Amino acid sequence: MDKPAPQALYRQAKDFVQGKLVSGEWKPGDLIPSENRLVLELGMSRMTVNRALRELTDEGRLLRVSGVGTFVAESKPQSNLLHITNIADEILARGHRYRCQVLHLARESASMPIASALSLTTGASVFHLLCVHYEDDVAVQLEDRYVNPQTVPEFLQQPFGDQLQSARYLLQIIQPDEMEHIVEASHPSADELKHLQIDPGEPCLVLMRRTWNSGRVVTYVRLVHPSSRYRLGSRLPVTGAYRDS
Amino acid sequence: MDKPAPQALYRQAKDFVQGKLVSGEWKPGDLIPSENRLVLELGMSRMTVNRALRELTDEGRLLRVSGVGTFVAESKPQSNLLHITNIADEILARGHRYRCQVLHLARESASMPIASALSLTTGASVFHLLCVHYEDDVAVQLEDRYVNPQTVPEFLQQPFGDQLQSARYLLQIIQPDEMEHIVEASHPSADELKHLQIDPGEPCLVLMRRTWNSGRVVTYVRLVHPSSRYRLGSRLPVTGAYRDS
DNA sequence: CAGTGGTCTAGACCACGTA
DNA sequence: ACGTGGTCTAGACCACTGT
Repeated sequence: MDKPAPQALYRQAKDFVQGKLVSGEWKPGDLIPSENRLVLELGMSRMTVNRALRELTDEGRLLRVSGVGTFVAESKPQSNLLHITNIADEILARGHRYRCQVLHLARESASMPIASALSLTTGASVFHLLCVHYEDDVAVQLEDRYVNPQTVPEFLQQPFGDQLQSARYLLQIIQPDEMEHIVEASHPSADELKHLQIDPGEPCLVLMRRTWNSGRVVTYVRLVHPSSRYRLGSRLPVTGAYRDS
Repeated sequence: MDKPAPQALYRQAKDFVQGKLVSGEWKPGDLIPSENRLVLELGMSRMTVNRALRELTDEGRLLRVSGVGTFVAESKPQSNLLHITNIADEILARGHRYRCQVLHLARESASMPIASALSLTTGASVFHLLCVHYEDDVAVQLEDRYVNPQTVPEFLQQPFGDQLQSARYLLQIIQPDEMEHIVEASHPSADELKHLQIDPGEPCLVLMRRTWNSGRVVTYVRLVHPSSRYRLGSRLPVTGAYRDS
């Protein structure tokens, strides 16, 4: 029958539903078509549609009631609080001088951990950007970014520097529909020490971020900050009640 | 063709694998049996086994490499940044043993920084809790919490310990309507070193959180985690488009 | 009762990595 | 060539809900 899809079928089903959600055609509380209806509309088997709807439910976008139907979940709790900040804007907003030094920008072969982070095969071609962000000539962030060439093929040609930041460029090209943040404290490597011009022994705050679009990883970035020069914070209203424990 | 299972089959498959993981029979890095082997061992169809393994992979417990096999993931504990998590639940969910040691629980006079954090006057009466949370007898979090007596007057009378965590108690009493998170990397103080039983020089990830209810600060807590034993993370759908910049 | 989601099966084709 | 995971199908049975 049907086999070769550029994207998995269940992915296409997810994208179809997500499209209805983001376009507002299906609003929170709405009853959406049943599995069998979607099977007819999309021409897939029920198991495939079921997987798509189940995953969207696990992600909190849908609410399913057995024997009744599938509904659009109510407004997501705290979503864009950890928004993707552009460090240049932060620095300029503080009234300081911003500067960016690009150390490396090239196409590379993905090592195992990088391939894993981007959900690509080891050795696949990836774009790699390494740069340092300065606030009044003090290094505050080392950016070590990998980009999936399938999603942003023009990345290498961009004139990154003081005027164009990679985060801003990527946001203009690709709207992420999912993101992941991981924060940890660590001792910087020798190279990181040198690039950030800090003393050995100073701990660093490391923020790792991945963003997705249509199920594909767009970019994986590791942001290293000297702890004496940077903190990460958010303050936000709590919309809904806390569920579960 | 009949399967009157008290639990879903894919659930049983997940439990089977998780049992091997928590018992230590399958250790991080190990190659576990292939789908087809598990099909034979458990007497289920491949789709069912596949779902179990896929969900465990999504949960970060397994690592699958197409064409190679399924491996036990290296476990790096990771908690959600955006929710007020109860560390006891996190630890139990990982299938580990939880223990809590209360070091200090008393009414105190607020020092300047504490009064400032709670929006009280210096010298005002506050509740102070200091405790250490253990995962399998390894200290993973030092909790240094101050509570506003005006919002939670019964705090001191609670039997905090292995069975009752301060975070759970507070959530039951007061629904926060706003919260603030600040994350930084730092070197632990001498006391913190001792309580967490870590080597000098190991950086710590410090999460400071304040919660509000009706405009009043409910609690201010400083959570210190050895970087080798804890990370913070979140993964979530992105609802709207990114504006800003 | 008919419709819903929840689950399960026995096969199948594919791309990939290893030998 | 072979085994691996990744996906897909066309059916099926179930518990549940509403009419």
